[in-house]
Amino acid sequence: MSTIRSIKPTESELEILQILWLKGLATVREVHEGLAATKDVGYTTTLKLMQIMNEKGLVKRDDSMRTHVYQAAVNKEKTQKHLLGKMIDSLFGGSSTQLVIQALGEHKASPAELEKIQALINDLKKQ
Amino acid sequence: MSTIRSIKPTESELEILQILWLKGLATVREVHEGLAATKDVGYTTTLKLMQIMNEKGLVKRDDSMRTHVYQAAVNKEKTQKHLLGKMIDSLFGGSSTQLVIQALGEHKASPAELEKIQALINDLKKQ
DNA sequence: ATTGTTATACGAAAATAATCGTATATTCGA
DNA sequence: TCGAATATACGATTATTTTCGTATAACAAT
Repeated sequence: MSTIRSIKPTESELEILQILWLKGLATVREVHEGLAATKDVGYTTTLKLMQIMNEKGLVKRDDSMRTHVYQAAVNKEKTQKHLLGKMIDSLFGGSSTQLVIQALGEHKASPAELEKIQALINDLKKQ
Repeated sequence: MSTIRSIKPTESELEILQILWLKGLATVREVHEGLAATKDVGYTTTLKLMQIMNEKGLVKRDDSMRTHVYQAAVNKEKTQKHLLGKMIDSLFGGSSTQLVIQALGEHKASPAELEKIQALINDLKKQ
């Protein structure tokens, strides 16, 4: 474990992290184009957000070039787990099972995916 | 489907909804005591939040008495599903399976709960 | 070289969320 | 009845998040 710093990206920051996790490295323009695909936002807004994220340590950047290159500085899985945990607490009374049931019930998983989950459960039961 | 209104309670509002979902009916004081058990917050803050929630339609209240009685006006499961869906989209690239795997992997479920999930999966597979 | 395009920096407004103080009314005991 | 306790209303402050304008530098193309 490195830092205890509570990873708590805002909604917008999360959108940016999504893109960075996907692309690995990206410039502000690239990220911005990713965002602009879904929502209406100005370039400098994206820039500013990424600068703030840099200050917060959510992203790292290489500014040795005129066009800076960014990458996520927080681990995707860790962040997912963290936010998931928060949701389990705040929405499902601390029961991850409740969350799983809801998730499976509503958002259809393919048979193959169900198999995968079953395998995981079997593993867990063995312990 | 009734309203298209996007159910999007804030973090604090969610905490209050939690309590209301649990209690069914509750006064501001009761809710506030529930909140105060975990965090440090003033009574009027809770009151104000609940008033705002009332305006937004997140809660209903009976104000025929001096002490108003509140209840949730949004359905628990619907709200959970809604926010879960958002999280699946914004954090798990749309894959509910990924979310389930993370949830099971990290937040330990009891054997009994695992059984429950297995049963659910078996049901789903039959369809 | 000049001009249009593309960068970053940065201040600050706008929007949203959370917090609380104060006023006022009602109720409850002593 | 009088004072303490308890309610709601509501304005206003504070904090946080999001948005963008403007300044300025670097670059590219003519």
